Amino acid sequence: MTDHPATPDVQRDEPVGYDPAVVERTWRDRWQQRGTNRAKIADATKPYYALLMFPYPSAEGLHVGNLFAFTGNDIYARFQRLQGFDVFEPFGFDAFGIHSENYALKVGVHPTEMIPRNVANFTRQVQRAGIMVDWDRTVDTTDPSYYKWTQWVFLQLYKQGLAFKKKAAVNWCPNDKTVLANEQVEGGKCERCGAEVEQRFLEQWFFRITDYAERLLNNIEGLDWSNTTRTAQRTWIGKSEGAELKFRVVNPFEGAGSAAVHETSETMAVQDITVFTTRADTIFGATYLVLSPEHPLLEDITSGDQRDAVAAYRQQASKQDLITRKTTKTKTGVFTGAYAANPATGALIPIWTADYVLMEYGTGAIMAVPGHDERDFEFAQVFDLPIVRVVAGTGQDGRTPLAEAYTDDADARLVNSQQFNDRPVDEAKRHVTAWLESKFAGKPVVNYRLHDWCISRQRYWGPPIPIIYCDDCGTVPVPESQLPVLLPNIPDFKPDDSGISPLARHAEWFHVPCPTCGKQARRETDVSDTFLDSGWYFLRYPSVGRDDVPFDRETTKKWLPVNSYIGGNEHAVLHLLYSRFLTMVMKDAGHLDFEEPFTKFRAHGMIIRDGAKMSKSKGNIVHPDDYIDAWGADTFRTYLMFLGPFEEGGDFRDAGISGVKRFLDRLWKSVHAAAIEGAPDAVVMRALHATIKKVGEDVSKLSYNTAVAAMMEYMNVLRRGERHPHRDEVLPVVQLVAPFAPHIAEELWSVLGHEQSVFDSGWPTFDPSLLGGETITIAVQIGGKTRGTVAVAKSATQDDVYAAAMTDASIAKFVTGTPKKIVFVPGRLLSIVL
RNA sequence: GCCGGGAUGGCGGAACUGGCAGACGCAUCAGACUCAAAAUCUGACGAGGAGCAAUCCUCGUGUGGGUUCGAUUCCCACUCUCGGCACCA
Repeated sequence: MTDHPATPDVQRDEPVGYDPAVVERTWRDRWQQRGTNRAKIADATKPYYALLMFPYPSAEGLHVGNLFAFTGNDIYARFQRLQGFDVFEPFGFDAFGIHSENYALKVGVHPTEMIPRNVANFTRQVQRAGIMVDWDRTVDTTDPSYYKWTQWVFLQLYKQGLAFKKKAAVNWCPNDKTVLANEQVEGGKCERCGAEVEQRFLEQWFFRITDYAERLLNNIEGLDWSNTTRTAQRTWIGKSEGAELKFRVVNPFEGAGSAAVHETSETMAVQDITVFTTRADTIFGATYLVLSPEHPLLEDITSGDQRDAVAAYRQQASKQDLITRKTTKTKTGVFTGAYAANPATGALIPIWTADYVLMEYGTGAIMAVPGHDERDFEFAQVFDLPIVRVVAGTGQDGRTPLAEAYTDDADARLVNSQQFNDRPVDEAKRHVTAWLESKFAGKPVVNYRLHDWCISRQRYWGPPIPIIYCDDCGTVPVPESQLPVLLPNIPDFKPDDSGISPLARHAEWFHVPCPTCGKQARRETDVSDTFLDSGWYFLRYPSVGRDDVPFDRETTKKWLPVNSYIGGNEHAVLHLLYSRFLTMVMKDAGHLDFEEPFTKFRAHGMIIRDGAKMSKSKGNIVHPDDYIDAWGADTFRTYLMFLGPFEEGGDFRDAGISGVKRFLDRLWKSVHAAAIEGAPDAVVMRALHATIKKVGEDVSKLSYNTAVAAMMEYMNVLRRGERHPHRDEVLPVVQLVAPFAPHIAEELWSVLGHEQSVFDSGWPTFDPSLLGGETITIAVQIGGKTRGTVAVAKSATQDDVYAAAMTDASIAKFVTGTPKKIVFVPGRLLSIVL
């Protein structure tokens, strides 16, 4: 390979050597000088917003999975540009968060030093990969000019009553003396030190996303998103329709005269326990109640002799970390000594407490129907509680014994349920609920699995929550004019055992005059969740540079909602849901005209290595720099896309990369050797038009691997028999390949005599009349087996094809009698049934 | 446990709406060029069998059934695998 720069001479027969390093450097510089990649934010006539999930800039730099995603988005964006759109493909950095902070702690470098370094390195790598980024409009979540507006977003929610404070459990590592995210807990132990994790209750800020549950759920249907992502969102929201039922707490020994009992009944007012159930129909089988150990009524109802046992159990439950509690299925629990009346039967049933009932779902209390719920059945067996059958399937009746919980509800009818006997389950649910409602003992209720979004982090590396606490004025939001609340640059950012943020140790920052009364007050010392940073960044991109507003009204109207969003499936639930929620809130506050931010979303697959996720500890990380050094960015990009379906990802191996390089080499040679004189070959032109059609269709549906294959196939036709291609036969291929291999495409486009960028040249069109020839090949099946093909005219009828088939001895010999039936699929096949 | 994907040559993968399975690429083998090698170009390449040969036959898309003139594609029952959720009442 020659090392001199490409100064092509179209007249020469000798192809000039293709040196990717030179070509790519040349065009990187030229794009920069000419502003080729700058988006026409203000005067676009056909705006197209091609968004990519912005990455976390890790210290290791870009990994091959990042590049796979970026390239896939870049191809789509460049394709849209070739289609004539004014494309905006921005890039940014999600640089706040626990991930960065932990890494900084580990290597002993302050995040304010580390992050800019990582950002610079990422930027270099992304530029080198030839991504069509408008570098004038980047976002860095750790930049005060960005997080000023993240804090503003918080204030908008606060204003609307959607931000509130409450106590909530967090994972606490007693050794590291820090709050842990759920992902940092492995099997009940701290992932770093291995200590047993406990739960602690802290006052935290929440966003009322549950108010939007129904809207978030209903809108899913209208989104152009892949089904898996939509299903994941629906599951996460987890709507379930059921009923809340009331059970009156009753003291069975009331009036028995014992002093102890008398004392209890005096302190105990009339109380109801409300439970949530999706199976109101089974109420006749409810043989006990269970309260979560955190249930507020638990202490009130517990009888004197059970107090110690219940207290001990609550203590034990609180010691457990949040994860283990939910994953250990062994049933434990304690009797409270209290009883409640079943509103359907009037029977007194015992009230227990057990950790299999979670305070955060429903009402924190359940009616247990061991006959028809697996968990209740298990619990009833452990503690020897009565099990009653109230539902029977086909061939069963009220006396059929229960060896396990019977949970089928499709072909089942009620039994042992008085006036509701023999009703199908579905119908009974409604009737029983209505009946209980008439007795003031219940009502239909919808419940969601979705919880309010806890945004407090007792950490350093995030935007401070813009709230001030004043002894006189209470909770005071920081006035918008005083934003941003700057994150102070403190050296000791390690969390300690106080359970509060490191910021609390800095009095000079922590003490602040109250914005309302001016007296000394205290800042909120928690920072906000990284998901808040990333929950609105797509609104910022087009308005980057504006310091007076988070997003400009007119600009936003022009560019949003996002036309196409590409990102990883790991964010299919939380990030997308939070972004949707914040967009809805902004719309309700009058800041936006739309409520769904991402019209179209597609998740790319994950690139793994040797069947495992790439990680430093496994030593299987692929560094794109090495491959770009060896093969060039164009080859590497195209190779990544050729590896397999973009939406599936796959195992990275470099075995086939030489094939892609050969393809680009051949394209290079063909363009340089292309003849201007004479006419293009008709057969080749037919193949060309078919290729233009296929590549366009494939790229639109992100089927990049087959698009590359189609272009390779065409190159084989073009060069068959070492023929010299005509200029008209290769010119459109340069445009087709441009989204995949932008540098070489620009170079070849200029070799072909063009001044402007290939990306402003438009997408080639195909002539449908050229797609097929006059003759077509039709397969002939006899007795269901393919026995050969015949070449016939395009317009051939069944009889023509049959006649043609019979003239071919190798086919005709299989026709041993009179055909019983003949199936003819025009243009495809003829099937003769004997 | 529940909800989704997926399984096709030595390997990655392709196949429209049920219509010639294995496109494209890698690897391998053979040939051309070369003193030689690399690069490049040409050809072969699912398995088994028949034939001197051109060629022909049988089997073949995870397993077992089914629908159909015809199934990688649709239906039923499984196996394995990847991902998500998971004591959610």
